[in-house]
Amino acid sequence: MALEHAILVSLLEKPGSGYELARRFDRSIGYFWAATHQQIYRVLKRMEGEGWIDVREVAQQERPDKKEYSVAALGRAALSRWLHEPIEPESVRHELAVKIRGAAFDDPAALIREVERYRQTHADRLARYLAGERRDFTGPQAPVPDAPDAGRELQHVVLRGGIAYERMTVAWLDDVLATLKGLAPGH
Amino acid sequence: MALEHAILVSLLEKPGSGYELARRFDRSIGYFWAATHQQIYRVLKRMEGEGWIDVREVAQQERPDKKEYSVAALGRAALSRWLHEPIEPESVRHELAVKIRGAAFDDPAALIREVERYRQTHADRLARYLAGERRDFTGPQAPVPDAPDAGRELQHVVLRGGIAYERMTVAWLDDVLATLKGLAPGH
DNA sequence: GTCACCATGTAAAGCGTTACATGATTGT
DNA sequence: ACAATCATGTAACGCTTTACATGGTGAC
Repeated sequence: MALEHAILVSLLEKPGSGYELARRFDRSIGYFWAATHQQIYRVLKRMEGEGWIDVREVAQQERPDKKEYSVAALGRAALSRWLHEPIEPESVRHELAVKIRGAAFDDPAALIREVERYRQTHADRLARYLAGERRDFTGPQAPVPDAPDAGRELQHVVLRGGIAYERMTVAWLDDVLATLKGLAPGH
Repeated sequence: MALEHAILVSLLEKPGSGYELARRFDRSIGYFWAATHQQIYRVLKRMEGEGWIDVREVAQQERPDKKEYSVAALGRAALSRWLHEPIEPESVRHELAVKIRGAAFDDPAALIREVERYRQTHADRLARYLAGERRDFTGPQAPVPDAPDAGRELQHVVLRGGIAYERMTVAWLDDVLATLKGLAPGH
């Protein structure tokens, strides 16, 4: 249960509305923690009730008003507490792995197209991550080497993790395709 | 929603009781699809009601009786239907990535011990996978090259995926550790 | 005697997904 | 007209997690 903590991190990086958070969860933060706007609005309300975040009504021109949330002292404390808790091994859900083992009892060749499609989405994601890395993490580093920007370094190492994950996945899917094609010669 | 399909695959590989399934979900199948015994018992009941699986009461000596489940024709059909459905991109939950970005607003050095512990669990898992590969997938292959054992090949490619994942994770965690240590010189 | 293993469940609370709902503005 | 974007929600249902519950056997 850490959606609230992901929201705290995102609001510390930049305050914003529920809608803006929902869009961030379709992009940067969402690459390693998924959430829909319905979840976000529900959790924001609870966090506000618990005093973790402050709200400010912002009137906008030619757009609906929005509620801008920012992290309160209680929220910072909650985040700090959570950061010091031990990391539990996360539970895994690799649907494709289940399907591959299931294919032994069906037609393995029927999976080939699906795996190719799946491989494409991971290759696309890898390309997107690499473009983001070039955009945000090349060029001038922090000017003084003794005082690096911790946030930037940490965001970069998380992105490198995403890149390593996608590279590994694409390579494994090539292995899967070769295996499936080896079982069904003539395709 | 695919716990029922993971159970079907596991029961096709070998029929067994709810308890035995729960143990398999702590081992082989559980490496890519986690489930607790409470979930399993509930789903088994529903699957039995839908006619996907058959039950057989087995009396045992010096042990409680058990209910042995096996896949019925309706279950095989349901699995086949599911295998032909498109694979949806899975939603991700990388708690550690959230913590790393959160560490920018706290003490990054405090994460080092946790990441080291986390790295150890992944290194252990990698060692276990490699031992399993040596045990189950070396030595004589199927005697006739034209008739390979599809199930064995498919189980092996899934295991290779687990190995690739753990290797990648351990390497990334080394990167994370180097980054954290670089931010806090003198630790 | 206590712990681990075998074997099966119930109950409550919280979390996640899907569908529905509203209403303004901007672009084609 | 229609779709997309901005902005915020409610409702229903199902899944997951955690705790509780029972009862026998075998090993140390």
